Amino acid sequence: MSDAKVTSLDVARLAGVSQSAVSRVFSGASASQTTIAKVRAAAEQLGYRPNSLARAMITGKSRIIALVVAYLDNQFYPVAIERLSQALQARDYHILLLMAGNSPEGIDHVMQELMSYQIDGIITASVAMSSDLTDRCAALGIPVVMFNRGQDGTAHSSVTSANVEGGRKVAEFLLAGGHGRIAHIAGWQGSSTGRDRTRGFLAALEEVGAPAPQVIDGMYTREAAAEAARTLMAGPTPPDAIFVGNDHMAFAVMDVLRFELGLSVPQDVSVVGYDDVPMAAWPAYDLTTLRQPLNRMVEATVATLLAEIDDPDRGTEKVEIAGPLVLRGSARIPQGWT
Amino acid sequence: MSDAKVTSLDVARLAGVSQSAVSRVFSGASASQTTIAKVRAAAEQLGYRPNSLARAMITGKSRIIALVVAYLDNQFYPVAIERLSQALQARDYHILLLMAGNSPEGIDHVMQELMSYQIDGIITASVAMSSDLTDRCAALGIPVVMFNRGQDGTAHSSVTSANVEGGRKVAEFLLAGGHGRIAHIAGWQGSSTGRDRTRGFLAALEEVGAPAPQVIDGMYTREAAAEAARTLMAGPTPPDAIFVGNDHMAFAVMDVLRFELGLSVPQDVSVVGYDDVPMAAWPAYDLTTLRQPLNRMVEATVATLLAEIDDPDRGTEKVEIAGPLVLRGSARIPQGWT
DNA sequence: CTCAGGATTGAAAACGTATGCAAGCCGGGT
DNA sequence: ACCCGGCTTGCATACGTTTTCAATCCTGAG
Repeated sequence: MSDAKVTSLDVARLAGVSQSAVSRVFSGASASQTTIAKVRAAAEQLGYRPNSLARAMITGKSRIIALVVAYLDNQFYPVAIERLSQALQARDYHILLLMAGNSPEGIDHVMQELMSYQIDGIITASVAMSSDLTDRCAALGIPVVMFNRGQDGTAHSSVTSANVEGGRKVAEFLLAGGHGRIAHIAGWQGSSTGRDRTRGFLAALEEVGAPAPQVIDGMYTREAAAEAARTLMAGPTPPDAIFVGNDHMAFAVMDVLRFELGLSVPQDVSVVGYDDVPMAAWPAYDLTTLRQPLNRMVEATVATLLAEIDDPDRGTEKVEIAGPLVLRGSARIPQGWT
Repeated sequence: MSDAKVTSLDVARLAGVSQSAVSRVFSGASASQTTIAKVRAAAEQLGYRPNSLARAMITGKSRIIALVVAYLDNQFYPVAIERLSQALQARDYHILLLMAGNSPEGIDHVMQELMSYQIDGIITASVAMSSDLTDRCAALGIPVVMFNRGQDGTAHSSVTSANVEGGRKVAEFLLAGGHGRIAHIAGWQGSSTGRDRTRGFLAALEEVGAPAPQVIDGMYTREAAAEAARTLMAGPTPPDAIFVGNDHMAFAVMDVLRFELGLSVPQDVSVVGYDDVPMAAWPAYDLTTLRQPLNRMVEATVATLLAEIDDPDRGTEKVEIAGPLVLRGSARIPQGWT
């Protein structure tokens, strides 16, 4: 049946038509029913598939989009990747995966490499791009959508949840629960996501005249968050509620409270997270958390990206999607809350 | 500086040399010091990068390898992807990510698409390929390495941990712990990995004349594993130890034991997992488990794949790497075990 | 029967690079 | 002085496709 490489020319010869005819059949251009039939039959017999690289070179569109992700420890990102991948595959796009790692300049290097593959677009998940790289993408006309992170100076589109509002919701919830000593282990303050959640949270507390909570940056890592929890609880007035900047850190905080300090959650301390990763629903944590509407964020991300690919002059877009607070067992639930 | 598309011809003109010279400089072929300098300078000024697609088309090597993965719920795979990605990036390869999903034939379709990108190799993580696809890869000379899963009939390389031996170790450990009613929630018996672990486990029990344990297939999912745990514990002789086919299921089993049935681990039931994902070390689970040596498995995977790419006639290889049993708090530890 | 008009078709150029080949250059040995 | 050999270099071709353009076919109206 199928030997090594079979080209459109081989198919053309077997079908008794020109190579152009074969191309037209497979690229959807017009052709008569008879030639379509002949070409299809010959292609089937030879096991022919059009070479995407050659096609990409001539059309300028590779149908490849680059997905740049910083780390996968936080369960939020594997799940997001899974959804993004499915959504893009369904639209006949393919994903070039790139781990940004922790090297701040290494990413620029690899991104440059990526550019040479004529990718049609870029999705960054929790990764900041150097402004140098940003300019480069703009110059080459490559659309970029930042998933779950904004970046102020740049002209890129972004899709996030309504983080400021989310922070507010958590504050209101904890206040309604009658918590008097509220603390905050923040998401990395170098990220817009972390800053926005913190800002909304603090603003809501301030508006009702609540005392300003103690805030420690958890850097989005288990280690920093655990250390922050220890510091908070060892202080003169240990908190009775902690808002943690994402679920990943919240699990670490709960582990410290329960297994190092022997405290009960939520009897001694209420803990609220952010994201609602699948693990938050596991009974071992049963974490009350503000849900990031992943499916809608993913849909918005691919919709925005593909729209920009189809129409380069479309302009960018900053999408914010609000999510609900999911009430579970890790935080005291105020009277009357559903 | 850099405008839209800059080709080797542009660089050649600016440098006052031929296009071939530019190509030679960037492809590492020989050239005089003076031309190298001129070309480098011109390229720098224009912001030139060789077009990988064009290069791939002529050389036949795209420096892209496809990574096919079934699901990312199990933390083992995100971590594996991270490592694989880093290892391949370090060798200047790029990763085309493909989620196999649950559609058994959908994967074949997408794989066919992938082939058209002239990928240099394929890594499958816990995914079985149809024999049709297998043949196709062989015919096209595309090396395939199966990560964490074998497949008997095929001529592909595979890298797994020593699953039979691992199953034995767990059995010996539970026996030494004095457990009398041992049960097994198996990894999916449709996978070599699941079958091997089960086989080693049962063989070790049988050799010492222990009663044959009750075995239920956990299908590698939380739901099936949880249901299996309920079934086992509701039976006439509930087990005092359960070997679970991987950590991902073991967490679900522990959740059922503790939060549905109110049992203590390991006082009432010992639980042992397989994989040693990062979460197994979290105090909320503190899971005793047989470690799959991820780093070495990843190294072996890329080494095998790249070797087959460099030398197509190299033949395939089945690598098995043994891992230790990691003693933690979820299972009773026999006297004298370290 | 003739002819206009649209639908099909094939030839050829283009995409951006690598590489075989022949010509040019240079140095050293006789 | 001459020639032989090796190192560089440019020319031209190839990779497999899409797409323009002109030529050809067919159909139906006059």
